[in-house]
Amino acid sequence: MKGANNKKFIPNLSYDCVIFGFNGEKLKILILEYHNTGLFALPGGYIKKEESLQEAVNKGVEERTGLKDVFLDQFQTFGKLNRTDPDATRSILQAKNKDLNEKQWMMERFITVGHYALINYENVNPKPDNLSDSIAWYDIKNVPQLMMDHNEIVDKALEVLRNNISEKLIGMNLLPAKFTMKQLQQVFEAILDETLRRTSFQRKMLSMDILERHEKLFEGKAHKAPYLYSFK
Amino acid sequence: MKGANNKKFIPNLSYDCVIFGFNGEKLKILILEYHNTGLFALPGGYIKKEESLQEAVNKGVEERTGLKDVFLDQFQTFGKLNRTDPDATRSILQAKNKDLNEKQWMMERFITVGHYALINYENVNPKPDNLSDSIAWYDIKNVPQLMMDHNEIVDKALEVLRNNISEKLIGMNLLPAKFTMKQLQQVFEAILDETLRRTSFQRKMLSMDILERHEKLFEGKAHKAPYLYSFK
DNA sequence: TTCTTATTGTCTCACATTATAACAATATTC
DNA sequence: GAATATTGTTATAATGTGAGACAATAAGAA
Repeated sequence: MKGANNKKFIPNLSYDCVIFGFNGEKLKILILEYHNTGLFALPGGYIKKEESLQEAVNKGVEERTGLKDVFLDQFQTFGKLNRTDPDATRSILQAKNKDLNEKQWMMERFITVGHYALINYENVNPKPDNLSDSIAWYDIKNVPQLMMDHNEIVDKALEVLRNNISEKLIGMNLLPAKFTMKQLQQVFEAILDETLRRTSFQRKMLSMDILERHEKLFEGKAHKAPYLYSFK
Repeated sequence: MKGANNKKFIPNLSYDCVIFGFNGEKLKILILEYHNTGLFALPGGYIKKEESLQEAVNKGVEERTGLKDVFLDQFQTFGKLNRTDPDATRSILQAKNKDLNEKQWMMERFITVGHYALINYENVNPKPDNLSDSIAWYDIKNVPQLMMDHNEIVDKALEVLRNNISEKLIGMNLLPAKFTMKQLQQVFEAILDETLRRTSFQRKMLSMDILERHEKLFEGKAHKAPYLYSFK
C-alpha cells in the first residue's frame, strides 16, 4: 500500500538547487544537514503533478531562504542509473520516525534537474526542511562531503556560473542594489577564484556600459570615497 | 487497466533530440512526420526504469540515424505544465490503430530533457520511428511548425550550439575526418548564420593549435589546391 | 590649518590581438 | 605560356589588455 505522496508528485524526478550567496568577501552555498545521520545534501525536492518544474524550484528556494523571485538558472539534469542512494534516504527517514511504507516511492531511482540560485546574502534567514536539523552557509572552497552525487552537482554549478559571469544578472543578484567597484570586483574574484587587476577590471566594467554611477559612499575611512554604482 | 509499457518507462519524463547535420553547405536537422496527422516533431522517446538518461538518448539517436557514439549535449529540461498535448498524442496513436487504453500513460503531462546531437551528414540513412511515416532533413532556417514546444526546443538548441561553437568537438562531429579550411569555415558560417572573413578565420583556427595539416586536396579546379586538415 | 595615509579614478605606455587589405603561390584551362 | 580562380601568407592599421604611474580626496594626526 502506498501513501498519498505517491499520487501528489511526479515519480522518479526531483530537483536540486545550489544556492549561492556572497557575504562581501567569499562565495558561499547553502547546505542541509539531516537529523542524526551525519548526512549533508543540497536543498531540493519533488515536482507536484500539477505544477511546472520552475514553480516547484521557486517554491523550494523560497521555503529555504524566505526570498521570492530569486534568480534561478537550470544548468543540467543528472540521470545516471545509480546516482541515488536508497539506504541513505531510508536512514534519513528513519531518523525522523517516518513511516517507511508510505515513503517507499522516495527510495526509487531518481533523475534530478540541477539548478543554481543567486541571492543577496544580507537579509536571508535560511530555514531547514522537515527532515533536516540545520541549513548553513559553507564557503564554496570548503564544501563537506555530500550525499549521492551532490558534490558533482555543486562542481558543475560553479563551472556554469564561471562561464556565465560576464552576464550582468550574475553580479546583480549577489550584490545590493548599489555597490562599489571594489565590491563588484570581489564578487568576480570569489566566483573565478583568482585575483583581478583593479585598473583593468574597472576599465572593462565601465566600457561595457551596464553600470550607472551614483553618489559617493562615505565610509568614514581616511581615503578617497568610492562611487556607488548600480546595474542599468 | 494499464499496459506493460506503463511499468517499463519512467512516467512523465521524456527526452527530445535536435539532430544537427551539415551537408557541406547548410545546417540541417532531422524531423519526423507522423502518419496521417500532418504533425511534425523532434526525435525523442522515454527512459526505461533500468537505464540511464544518457543510455536512453544514445539508443534513440542510434535508432534514427544508425550511428553509435554520436556527440550529444544535454542543454535544457523543459518542464512547463502545459507543454504537452494529449489530443495530438491521441491522434497520432489513433492514426496507427494503437490501443489507447494501453497507451494512456502517454497522454499524461511530460517533462522533457532536451539534447542536441552532431552527426556527419554523409553516410546517414535516417529511419522513422514506429509512429511516423518519414524522417527528413530540414534546413535550420526552414523548420516547419512542430508539435507542442518543439520549435522552442530547436531554437534553444541552436542558441546553445552557437555559444559552444569554439569547442573543437563541434566542427569535428559535423565534418568528415579530413576537410579543407573552407569547409570548416562553412560550418561556422552555417551555425552562426553570418559570413566570416577568410584570412582572420584561417589565422584564428591555425593559432588555436587544434588542427593537423595533411596533403593537399586536388579537386581538378583551376586554382591553387587547398590543404586538408583534421582535428588533433 | 597643514601634513599624512589609504584608497580611488584616470592616464600612459608597451604589448598582444584582431580587422582589413594586399600580395604571392599554384592547379587547371585556354 | 598566359589567364583564371582560389588559397596561403604577409603587411598595416585599429582595437583591446596588462602593468604601472600619478593625481585626487576623505579622514586622522600633528
